[in-house]
Amino acid sequence: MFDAPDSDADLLARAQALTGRTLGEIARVLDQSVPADPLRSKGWIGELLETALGASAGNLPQPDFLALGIELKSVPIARGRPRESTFVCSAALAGEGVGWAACRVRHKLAKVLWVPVEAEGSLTDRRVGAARLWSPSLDDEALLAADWEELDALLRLGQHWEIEARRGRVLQLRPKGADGRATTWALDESGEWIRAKPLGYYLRASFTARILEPLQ
DNA sequence: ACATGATCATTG
DNA sequence: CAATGATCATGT
Repeated sequence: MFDAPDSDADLLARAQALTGRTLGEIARVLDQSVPADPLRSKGWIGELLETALGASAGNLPQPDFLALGIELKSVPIARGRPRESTFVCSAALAGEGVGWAACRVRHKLAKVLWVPVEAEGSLTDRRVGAARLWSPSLDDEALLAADWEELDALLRLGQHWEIEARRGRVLQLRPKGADGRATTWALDESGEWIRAKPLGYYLRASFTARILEPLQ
């Protein structure tokens, strides 16, 4: 649709141009129609923003802005706070065992453009807020690393069934499947390969609220 | 099945 | 009403 942004500043300028616009306005410029059924259009806002900002990755396992190493995340905002957690990536149910420094969560979160979007009202009338380019602070990184190491250790021990969303202060594991029948490979406690429900890493809404707070 | 994009629906 | 567990769409 559009060329990829050629610098952080270029990307930020494009994002700023969207600030205050409604999704209906953006869709019209892109010659797209706004979905009639929000229930069946869960990823539409993120995809619209990708197109509007010149993201390139599509659904390939790459950063949205490959040349800049930047990931795009839209955040639904209600009453001034993120209403939902943020999906990061799927979890290997046998664990990665590579350490925080080399894990997929850290790579995903190295540099993120957060774009707040109103979470209430009709899709057409929701407004885009001021975007923010973020990388984890040392404190953020320490919290994320501690949670990830704990969760990955449990996965490697074959204790994935004990993992509930309550674990993790800022990073959690939750179901991530097409439906209740989806399965993936996992280890059990005796180290045997079994099928289990897929899980994904998510950032808690309380964490994204804190990292977006400097927006105020 | 798993990557991309997330929000929905039920529970406590 | 927030948090947890479940689900929806699309492309490879």
